[in-house]
Amino acid sequence: MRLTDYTHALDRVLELSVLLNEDMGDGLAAYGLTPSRAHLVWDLHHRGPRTQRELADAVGVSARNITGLVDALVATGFVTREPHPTDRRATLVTLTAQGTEATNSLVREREEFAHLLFATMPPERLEAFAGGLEDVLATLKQLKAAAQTR
Amino acid sequence: MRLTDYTHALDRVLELSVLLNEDMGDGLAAYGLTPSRAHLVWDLHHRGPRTQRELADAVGVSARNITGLVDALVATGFVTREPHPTDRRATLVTLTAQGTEATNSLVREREEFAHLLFATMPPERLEAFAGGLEDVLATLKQLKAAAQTR
DNA sequence: TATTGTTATACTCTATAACTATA
DNA sequence: TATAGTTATAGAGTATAACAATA
Repeated sequence: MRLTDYTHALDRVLELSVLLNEDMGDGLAAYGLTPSRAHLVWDLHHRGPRTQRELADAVGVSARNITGLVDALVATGFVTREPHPTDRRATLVTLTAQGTEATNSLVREREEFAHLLFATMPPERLEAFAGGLEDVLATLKQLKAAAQTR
Repeated sequence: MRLTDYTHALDRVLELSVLLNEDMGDGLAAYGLTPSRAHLVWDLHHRGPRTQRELADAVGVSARNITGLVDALVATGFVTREPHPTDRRATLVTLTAQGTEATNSLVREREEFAHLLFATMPPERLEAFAGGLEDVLATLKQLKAAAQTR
């Protein structure tokens, strides 16, 4: 019966993943952000102004796509395109005040959400869950690395 | 420091979610399936031939979208459209042999993947992880239900 | 020559609205 | 009148390829 236990656990993780994604998506939509655009804004918030090339690499998406995402974020007031100080080919994508405020709110909301989600669990229970989570993540990354080599 | 613990746990869950989705997507792509199309095929596998209306409700997507997804699945040989025996407005979407084979392979792969992911964990560790997972899922569903009422 | 970002083109998933054929 | 599915239209995310300006 081990096999079905494992499969059941995986199904539960996937179910959680779906529910969380829905929740995140709804939260972002309330700010007028899509998941992809939020990903960009998030990167800018943590690392400061970046060229589109850098954003493409950070987000793992084509340069063409970054053009579109930045267009949309400029149109909705989250970022601006500034000239790069030394490289005239490049543009620096920079958060506006609105973009910074939105990100700060998102950070706060994420903390509140995490609190709602975990604060009712007994500490040892959370501890055990978090530990298992680290195990699973480590195993998964190992599997991915092995698959890459193959 | 509780707050950052909670946030850290949430971040880890989200990280796991992203990695698993990548993995699933890659696996499906190997069969020529996208996540949305696989969702349809999955439903057909578990519940048998269905009308497009039923599929739309099951998958939670517009009727228009089902037309497109079924078109694509017909074109790639996973399903066929059959006349409904009693309602001439409706069509019954039915898995082909290829569709059934693909689904059986996916079921097997999912089991193998779950085994790879969890079999290296000590049983008590997995037990604790699965227990915590149930807690989190229950809390999340409760939160969603409360948000719906509001 | 190589790189940055854009335009051109195309595919997938998603939605609403209008319309056809049937209940 | 209501329902099943299609066509029409639109927007978001994704990709590759060709091209301009600049390194």
